Amino acid sequence: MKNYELTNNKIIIYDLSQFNIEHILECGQVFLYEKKENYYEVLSGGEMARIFSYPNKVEIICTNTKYFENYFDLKTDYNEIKRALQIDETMRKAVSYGYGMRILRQHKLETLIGFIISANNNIKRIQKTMYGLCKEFGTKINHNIDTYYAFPNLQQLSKISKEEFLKLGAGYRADYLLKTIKYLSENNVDLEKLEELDIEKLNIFLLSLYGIGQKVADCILLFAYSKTEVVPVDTWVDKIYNKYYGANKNVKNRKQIREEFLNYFKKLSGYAQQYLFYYEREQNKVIKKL
DNA sequence: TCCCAGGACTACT
DNA sequence: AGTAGTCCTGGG
Repeated sequence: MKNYELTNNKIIIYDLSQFNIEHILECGQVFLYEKKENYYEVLSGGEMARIFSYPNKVEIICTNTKYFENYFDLKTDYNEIKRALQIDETMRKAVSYGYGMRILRQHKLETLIGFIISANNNIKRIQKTMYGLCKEFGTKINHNIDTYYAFPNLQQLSKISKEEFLKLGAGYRADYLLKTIKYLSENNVDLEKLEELDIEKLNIFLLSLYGIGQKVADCILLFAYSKTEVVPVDTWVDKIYNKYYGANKNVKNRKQIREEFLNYFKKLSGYAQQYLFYYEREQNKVIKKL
């Protein structure tokens, strides 16, 4: 039996052991999504999808099935990845907990802007700013599913003033956004085309942009450029390393932690990091509630 | 009130 | 090369 199939306007997923929309969207890799009454809604690259979960299948009603087949990376077999990752007790727990998680293949510009805004920020506020950009500066799209606003393209972004970014809650990141958007737009940078570059070159380019440090660069590499061996080290991954993997090791800074994870999980480091991140953060939420 | 919430930049040593 | 101080802002 097939894991999933595409029809005209929807994708039907049968193998729920490697697709859980809550795990996918709530694991911290994406901002343009909303939890509705009985479905999740996702915006990406001018397209829109609504994901309905049922006991034995998931239906994705969307504006473009091919786009979302790629977005959700449906051709990749996660059962294989999960098997290979369960090399210690912590990973077994993390994978078991977030069994339906997948690393998305997101729109490059949206991801870049989103993670610049994410610096020292929380998800709720990042989403407020991102959706505000859509509503106020994006193209209105009338589709028979519904009407919605796409995330603004580079040209639309380049017309936004500092005051407007501030009004949307970007705070001190408004200057980062202005400078980086100005650079990309004036130099006609096509972020999609940069996919051909190798990790090192792409990393150097991203770090050269204002408002992008190593952690944000890693997020863009992993979530938009599908460089799945990359490990973004934020405060959570820092904690995770020291809690589960750092015993008797004299590793303190994040660059070293990044290398330690890469040495340990090899090509699957990015996936490992995401299962661990999601697991630890959700455990922490549970603890806080008690 | 203080201090964080999924960091980056600048200005130092 | 490595590290402290500063940067919006809403919520506990």
